[in-house]
Amino acid sequence: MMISTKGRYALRIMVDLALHDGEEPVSVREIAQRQDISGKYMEQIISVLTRAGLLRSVRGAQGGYHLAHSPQEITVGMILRATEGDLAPAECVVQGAESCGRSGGCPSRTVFTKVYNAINGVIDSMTLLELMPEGGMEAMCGQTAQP
Amino acid sequence: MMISTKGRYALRIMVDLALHDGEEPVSVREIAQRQDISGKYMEQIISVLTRAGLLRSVRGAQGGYHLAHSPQEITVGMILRATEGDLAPAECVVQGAESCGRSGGCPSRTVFTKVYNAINGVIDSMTLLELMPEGGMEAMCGQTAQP
DNA sequence: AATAATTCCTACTGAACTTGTAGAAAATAA
DNA sequence: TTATTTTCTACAAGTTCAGTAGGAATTATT
Repeated sequence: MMISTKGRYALRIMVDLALHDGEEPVSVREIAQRQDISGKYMEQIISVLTRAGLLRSVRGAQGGYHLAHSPQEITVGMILRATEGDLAPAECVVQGAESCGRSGGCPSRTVFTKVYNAINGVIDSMTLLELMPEGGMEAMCGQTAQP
Repeated sequence: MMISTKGRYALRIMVDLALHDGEEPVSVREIAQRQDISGKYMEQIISVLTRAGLLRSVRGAQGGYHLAHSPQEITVGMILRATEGDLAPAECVVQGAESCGRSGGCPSRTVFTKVYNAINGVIDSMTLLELMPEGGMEAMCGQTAQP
């Protein structure tokens, strides 16, 4: 019941890029150094974010990535859903009744649906803009993988 | 980001036992048959619930389990926390600031804390009583493991 | 006293997921 | 042409999940 490093890294990557919004495209190497994340691993996460339409890439030398939309248009929900998949506590919530034996009376389903709605309410109402620290990157948390 | 079968089974087990509250102790075999869950696996889950003080056991022949408290005293949070551990989306939320580099300014932490509080708000406000179907066990959902 | 039913405890296992490494092809600025 | 950069794919060690398995301890029943 945890958000994996994939999703946590994705948030940090997006915040990093938000802080360099409007500038030259930022390379994987730069972000990896600033955030102290394995560059090769980051590459894969960034590629997911790009395919999800949250980032735009510039190929070739001096290339890199930048946000596809402004920070206030990108929600935490978009980022986490792209990397983690739907944040549903159980299959039956997102798949609907047919994955369940009896839809109406399932007691667990009501719990899971409530949890699901609560989570989505939070992550869909927060944008990247709200996550950006005023003081720049120095104020950002470590958030490296647990040993 | 899913609640595992352990937690989902635990909910079903507790509801099953709630529906037989006040009767003779119910054996693992009975519950396993009714819920179509591997008896041996259920044994382990029940043992966790017992050690957590949610169930009381009666050993020996004709023994079994019954609720340690009335259904309205047992919350969904107690059950899920016993089986799944704390439902925190990231370490830093439950461990506090020291697991994080810079506590105050961490942008992800504010997200995770909000998600954490939202989840706990739901599961701590629902009791086992609310999960009990009126129509008895027939109305219960399958909720078996996904293939 | 013997037996059957039951909880209790511990170890093992295959499959999937997580968290990366690694290498090479394609694109592009200098 | 070369160095830089994205893009794609495969592999791998470690951990977690979802059970299986077997036997010891306890107790009601006969």
